[in-house]
Amino acid sequence: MLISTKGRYGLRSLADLVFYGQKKPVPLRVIAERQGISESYLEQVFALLRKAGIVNAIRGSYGGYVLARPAHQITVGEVLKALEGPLTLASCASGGTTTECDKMDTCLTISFWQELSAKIDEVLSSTTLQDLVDKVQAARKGPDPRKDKN
Amino acid sequence: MLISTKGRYGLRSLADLVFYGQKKPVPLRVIAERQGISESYLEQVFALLRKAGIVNAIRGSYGGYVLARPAHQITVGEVLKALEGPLTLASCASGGTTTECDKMDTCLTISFWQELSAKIDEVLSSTTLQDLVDKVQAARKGPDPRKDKN
DNA sequence: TTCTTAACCTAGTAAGTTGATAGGAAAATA
DNA sequence: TATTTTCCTATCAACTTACTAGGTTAAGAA
Repeated sequence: MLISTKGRYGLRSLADLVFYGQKKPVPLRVIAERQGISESYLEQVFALLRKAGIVNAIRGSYGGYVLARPAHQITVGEVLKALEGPLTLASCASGGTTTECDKMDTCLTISFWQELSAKIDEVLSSTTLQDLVDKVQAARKGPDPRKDKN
Repeated sequence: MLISTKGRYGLRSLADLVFYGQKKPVPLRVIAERQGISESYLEQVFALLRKAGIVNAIRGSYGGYVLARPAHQITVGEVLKALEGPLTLASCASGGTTTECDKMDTCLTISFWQELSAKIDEVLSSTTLQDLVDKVQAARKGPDPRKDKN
């Protein structure tokens, strides 16, 4: 499993926030229950999301979490980076950039890792939380009558 | 780091085998030294590669390892799968296929993980060991005089 | 003011993974 | 027989993961 529960829970919880949430703050208890995730573990996940400026927290009763920006301005890449750290494949190929390594000229795999990193980055930075929810809502309106090729 | 040293060392060692190797078996000691990797650790890596049918081993003096098939028939995906196990992102989205989960219908992230898995698979299964080496050898012949846009 | 809600913070922890090292057995060649 | 090299197993320290526990702080409600 390349992505840990931190990243998966976090992404699912944010999508949940977009899908079920209104403008009102949603307490973690609700999200945790709905998604079947330990509440206190989720607290730690949301602490990271808050520090990354992805959600805002409102304390006290009727408090909870809200997105810090509209859902279509928050990319999946941003979320995963906040929760999983930089998603590098090899130390010399981190998200499109090249870090120096003492074997650059003899390394036979650098360009492969770079190419793959770039492809992954492309998907991560072009998908927003809104996209995730839109896809589910489209599917909910009844399956497309055309041949299911996805 | 999404890929552990097992996968990275293994891929580099196989590329080394293609790049420097002739038809003659190459002992691990040579690869380990050339790539700066612990030899006994590399033994464990090659044990996995052998079990996966990627390399053949020849014991005794003048022994070593050779590729079990031509380099252009061995994909990077095959190698990484042998060393890292299945490269699933989430349990429900493993390499293009969909595993059942008890929240399929309410899960907001499945299709994203599937899309990403598919993109990764595309790169992994279309890149061979020969491709890795070709790219380095092309670069060795002097950089392309055209604008460097890669 | 007091109660309740919910974020916030820190520490601990069992289980698993990682990246090795060590020591030897078996096979093939010289 | 001696050497080379694969093969196999066990061990290990350090780290990560996925939690749980227990308490503090802030904000609204009674």
